[in-house]
Amino acid sequence: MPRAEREQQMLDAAVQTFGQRGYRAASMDEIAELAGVSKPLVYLYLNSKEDLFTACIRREAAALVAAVRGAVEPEGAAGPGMPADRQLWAGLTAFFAHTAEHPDGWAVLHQQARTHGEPFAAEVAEMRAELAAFVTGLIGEAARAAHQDPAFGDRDVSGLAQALVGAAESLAQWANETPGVSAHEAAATLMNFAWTGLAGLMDGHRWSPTR
Amino acid sequence: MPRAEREQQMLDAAVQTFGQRGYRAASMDEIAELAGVSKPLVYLYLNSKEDLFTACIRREAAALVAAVRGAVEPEGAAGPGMPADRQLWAGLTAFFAHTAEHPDGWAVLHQQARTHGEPFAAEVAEMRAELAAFVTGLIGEAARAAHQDPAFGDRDVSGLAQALVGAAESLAQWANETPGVSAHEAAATLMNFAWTGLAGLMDGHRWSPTR
Amino acid sequence: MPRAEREQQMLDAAVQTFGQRGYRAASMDEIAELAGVSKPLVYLYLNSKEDLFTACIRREAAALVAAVRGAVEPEGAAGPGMPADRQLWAGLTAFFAHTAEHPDGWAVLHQQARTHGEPFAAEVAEMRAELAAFVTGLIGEAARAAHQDPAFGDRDVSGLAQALVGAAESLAQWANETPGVSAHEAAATLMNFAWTGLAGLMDGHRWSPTR
Amino acid sequence: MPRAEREQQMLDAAVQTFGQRGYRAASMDEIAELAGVSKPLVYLYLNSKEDLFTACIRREAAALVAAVRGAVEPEGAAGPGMPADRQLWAGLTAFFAHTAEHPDGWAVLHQQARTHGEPFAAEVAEMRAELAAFVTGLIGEAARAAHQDPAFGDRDVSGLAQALVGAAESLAQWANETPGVSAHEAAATLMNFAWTGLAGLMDGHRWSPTR
DNA sequence: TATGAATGAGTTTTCATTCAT
DNA sequence: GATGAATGAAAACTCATTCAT
Repeated sequence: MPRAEREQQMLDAAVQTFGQRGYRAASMDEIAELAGVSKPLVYLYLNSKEDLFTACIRREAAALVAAVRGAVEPEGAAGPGMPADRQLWAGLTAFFAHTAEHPDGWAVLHQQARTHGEPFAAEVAEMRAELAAFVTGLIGEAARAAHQDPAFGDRDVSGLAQALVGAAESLAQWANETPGVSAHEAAATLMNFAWTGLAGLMDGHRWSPTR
Repeated sequence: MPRAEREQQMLDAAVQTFGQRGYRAASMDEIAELAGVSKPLVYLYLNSKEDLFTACIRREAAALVAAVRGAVEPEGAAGPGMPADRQLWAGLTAFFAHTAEHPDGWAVLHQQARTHGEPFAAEVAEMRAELAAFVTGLIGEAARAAHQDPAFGDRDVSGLAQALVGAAESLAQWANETPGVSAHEAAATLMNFAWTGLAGLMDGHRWSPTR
Repeated sequence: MPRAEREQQMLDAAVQTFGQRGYRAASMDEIAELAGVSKPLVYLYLNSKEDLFTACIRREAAALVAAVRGAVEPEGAAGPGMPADRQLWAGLTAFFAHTAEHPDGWAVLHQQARTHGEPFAAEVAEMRAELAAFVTGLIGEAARAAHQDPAFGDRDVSGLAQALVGAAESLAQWANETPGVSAHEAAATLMNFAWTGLAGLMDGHRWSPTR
Repeated sequence: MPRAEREQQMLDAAVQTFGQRGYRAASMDEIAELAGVSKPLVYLYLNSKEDLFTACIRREAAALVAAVRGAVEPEGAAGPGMPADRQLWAGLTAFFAHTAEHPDGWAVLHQQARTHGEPFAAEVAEMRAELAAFVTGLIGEAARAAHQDPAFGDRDVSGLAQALVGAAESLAQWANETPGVSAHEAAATLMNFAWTGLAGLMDGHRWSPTR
């Protein structure tokens, strides 16, 4: 069996094990057995537990980002030409669909990687930044399209993106746990929650504690 | 030294260690040393690592909920009389202030407890449900105050609450990590993001993919 | 509460715990709790786990020996005047009755003390020797009463006594475990098994492999 | 070194350690060192202290039973044709010889296994039952060969077998501890003690307390 | 007389990792 | 390319024992 294929088998097993047990509780023994190979082979191909986990994070992050990107920019099509809200909608739908289809991968990214300190948190922070940048771009684009509000700075946008990504993550978890909640529904909930608010913001509606 | 005091010392040390290292990576040896006692004493007072972690979760959850509640319902005052948005604002400000002041406790609740399976996830889910119910109540109250939209069901509200809590959690993390972001600012960002959107929703503004 | 009484309480608790859990598995914590006193008091009165166990062995051994002796030599009565078989019968009945009434004490003597090496094995060996000597005496008396067989030496008698005591111990265990077997029945079984054989031996019936 | 051989080394070391120290007092560290391997290897091959002890019991029990059986039923030979007393004699001789040659194994079976509760006691009870059944068979056979006494029921036979096995165990201990006592002598002592008595019983000689 | 508070030393068990083949 | 054999290091947990009061 070619090396590349064996490696994918191992990563599959690792993602499943890490996702379900957690980084520390997952043992290399279990992963090797699930992958159907001997432990030394895992080390030969992937060096160490840390490297293996990192490889899992990278693969899953890339897959998730690709799924979102692919939905927003359909190859050769009018993707970029779509209005910002439709692009956001497409991205969110893809996001929720992907996380629902790959729960172990999502658990690795969302729960395990962020929980186990530095080598890993950075890895997933990068992906998160990528998604946040994408959202930021859309919001910025929309803001530009509307009559730009000069009091609306970069940090505001950044905070809003954080909020949106956090809301999306929370809803992904909720959708995975609550039976009968589809990716479609989750995306719609979030669009309703976020887009009308954002649109209002851009129209100058601002909430302030003093009034 | 009396038992109750020693126990608090141990919990302090445990929260710090669990928050920084994670549940599995934290060793009882380290916790005991940080608390300035011997390991057997930790076991004598708190039984097991699992029980110790549970005790941490409970204490931190109770403290966080108390902080939020205390801000929303100032003793003897006009608390309940305040409009919903002011109540939400007060609660969020307290939430962000508390998480900023107790980063390890927040890490225990937000990252560690949810990552390590059943005895613990349930514990924190209870707290989350409590906060979500509080938010749901406010949204519902506001919706009732506005002209009720009959197409706006329980599940919608539940989804919105999930989104809001997730956004808050994400912003708490962001505020903790980004220097110079105050609790005030995080709360304002979230109010802007959420409240204008919610208000719009209740006025019948709905986003839909088909248009 | 006077010291002597407290000590008996502790020994009661210790015998029960040692008998049921074994010497190593029994913890001083458990014994102290069962006795209703604090651990330091146990140490104050009985010094150490080893001393406590030794005290248990001594007390139980003395009680067992006293029960047997008391049955064989009824105070002031015709005890010594009884024929050897009646004396043996009386002793065995008392032995089985006592072990049935004090299963934990018997477990301490028969199972635990012999299993845990030198300080203790010697203690119980002494008691066993005392009982064996008693039996040996009876057999010897009977042999003398019969026409002495000069080929019947001390070692033979000693071996027979060992066999008899072993048989008694085994039957005690059997009687304790098998419902419905009374001390009476166990004693009768052993008398049948042993006495007819011994009587035959003394009449010169000898078994030999060559014929 | 192949696994099977290493396992035997470990069992050898374990039997010796358990036999001399007792189950609880024996530490896995000591066993591993005596076996000349590292502790993890002991766990890899034998799972746990409990499993290791069980494996010891099984191996020693099987060896003892095989030794006795092998002596009573010499392959292809007139074994079954021998009279009951000769068969018993052969079995006892083999029993005493085996226990004398494997004192640690015998200690494991006779002292340790019975003292440490349920997973183990059952294991050794099975072996004991096997030996008792063997003895019971011989006695029954002999009884049938003689003029059957109808008042001689199953429970009587069972009690006699218990007594005989107990006597044998006690003599084995005695022979192991007393210098100069051979297996031959121990077997002869027991045959004298038991067989003449049993023979007498079958001839209707019965001992009764009332006369 | 009696105890709440405290610990040093040791237990079983697990795991990431590496040779020799 | 692949594995059976093996281990150093560390984890959670327990226990007999002692002070200070």
